[in-house]
Amino acid sequence: MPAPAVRLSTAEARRSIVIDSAIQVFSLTGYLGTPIAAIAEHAHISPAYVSKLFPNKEALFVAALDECFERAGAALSRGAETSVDRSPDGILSAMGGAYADLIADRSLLMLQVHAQSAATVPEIGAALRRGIEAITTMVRSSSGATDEAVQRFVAYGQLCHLIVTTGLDEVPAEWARLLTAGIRHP
Amino acid sequence: MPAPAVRLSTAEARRSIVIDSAIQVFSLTGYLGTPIAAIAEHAHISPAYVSKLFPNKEALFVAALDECFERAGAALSRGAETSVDRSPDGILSAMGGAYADLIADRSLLMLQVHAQSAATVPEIGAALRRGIEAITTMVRSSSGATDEAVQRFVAYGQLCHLIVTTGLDEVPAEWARLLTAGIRHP
DNA sequence: GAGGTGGGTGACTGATCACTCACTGACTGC
DNA sequence: GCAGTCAGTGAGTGATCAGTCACCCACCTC
Repeated sequence: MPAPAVRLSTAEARRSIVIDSAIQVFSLTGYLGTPIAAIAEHAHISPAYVSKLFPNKEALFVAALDECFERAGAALSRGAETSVDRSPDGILSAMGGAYADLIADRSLLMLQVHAQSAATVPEIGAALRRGIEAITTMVRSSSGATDEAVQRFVAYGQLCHLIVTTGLDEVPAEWARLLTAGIRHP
Repeated sequence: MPAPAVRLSTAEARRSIVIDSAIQVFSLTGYLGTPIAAIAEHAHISPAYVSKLFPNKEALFVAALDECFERAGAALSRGAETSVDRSPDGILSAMGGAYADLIADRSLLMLQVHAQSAATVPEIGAALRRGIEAITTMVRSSSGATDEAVQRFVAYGQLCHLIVTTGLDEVPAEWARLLTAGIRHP
């Protein structure tokens, strides 16, 4: 195989490329369902080098999950800042819109679902709690909404996860429309 | 190994025993994370016989998931029937209580989360949609509540899933209490 | 241009697991 | 009491996969 004489990058740059690939591939096939080789292929490097960049598969998944929450938090924060309506409900609504835009490609959201399923792996469960904590406290402080409103915001976010994982937005039946009504999704 | 001279059962009876075991074991370790052998051990039969009773692992998981929705539907239905307050909100509340009792052991709920993660397997996705359809239509017709109220009921149910999968009910921090406030869980 | 550093890989290994198959032994109808 | 049926199993098999190790070569420094 003739190596295409690609310039070598730094390990740090490779790491973030691999994390990007990990988000995309893990989100499609889940933690146990994706071989390291699939992520390596997506990142155009060898599986051996992925194993060199991350101590094990678990650490790679956690890194991807952390990055996923990082991006979600940034999007929500941006939504809150650019909201025209400065009332708590207005800000919450703007955050919801920003979140909807962010998860248009569904991978951030799917990764969270897969993380829930793999939460019995201690490190993954801990990363998940970290991420939810960051989102929750951020939503509360940025919006100034009541605890009940923040809880509702998160609850409808979870409903959104259900809709996307089951593809309910493409089911034309009445019961499906009942569940998807008013939920912003791509 | 001296066979303990156990009376043979019918394949039909074995099947439902295995489905019981499958619910319990799959709910702990997920679809890809549980070997058939673990379910067989729980059911006190050989892995080979599990493979004889079900065409493949996927079919076994789907059978467990169907049973899980069956039980959830029955519990909700019972809750609706025995509600003292006959207003839609009262019935919804009674259903919520019945559901909370049912999922005290968490396996039905966890299985649903694992199913969401494995929903890209066509048969599993289909079973999940079937189950959600049954629950949704049942909740709507039994309670007589508005579409918005039913949607809210499902959304907070999903929040409950998040709480249980991440063990948020045992996190003493303020952000965690914000999310768990008022949610009935065991 | 010699030598060192570090990005990157091929080839392997040991373990796990879904599924199969040939078989045993318990029950049943005659 | 014999023949057929069906519950149930042990011992495989082939495939997949996480992680390792010895190694190669691009680039930098002096």
